[in-house]
Amino acid sequence: MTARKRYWLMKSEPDAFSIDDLQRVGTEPWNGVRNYQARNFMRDGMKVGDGILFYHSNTKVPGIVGLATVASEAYPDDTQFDPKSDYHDPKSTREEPRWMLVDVAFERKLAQVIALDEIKLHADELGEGFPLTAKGNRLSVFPVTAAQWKRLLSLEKKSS
DNA sequence: GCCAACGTTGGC
DNA sequence: GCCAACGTTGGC
Repeated sequence: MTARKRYWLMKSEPDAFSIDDLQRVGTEPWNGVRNYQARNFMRDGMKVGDGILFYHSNTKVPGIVGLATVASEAYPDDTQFDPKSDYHDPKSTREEPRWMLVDVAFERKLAQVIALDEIKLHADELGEGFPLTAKGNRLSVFPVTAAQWKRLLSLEKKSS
């Protein structure tokens, strides 16, 4: 039984962890996610080999900057247990960890950023509920359909 | 740096 | 269980 490959988008602030950082280290535990919806996607949805759109948020030109793959099943995020970590969660225990993560492996950088501005031009095709173009746009991990994945990556070739 | 959106917390 | 207060995200 091989499950069909799924697709995801994951946000990171480049000041904290950029696509270049991922390229340098190769594989990175995606720690620091403290949102239940995002956690559930990692814990219940992700399988090794799934495709990831790597998105830079909170930066001059927010947008998709590279591709990565899911490199592990979900496991507890160690930073939740570390009192010295910014991500420490005093209510979490090793017996009942609250926060899970997956490892993310570098695949490639895009030839050019697919800017949020560009993505917004195609909001209609991506669908009403697409989190990047929906009002709010705060969710940092969410699924992308095969059609959305294809449509988004087709924008890479175009010059803005 | 500002602020809208929105998730979480805690008093009641 | 409601909801005001508060904290965080992220575009601009």
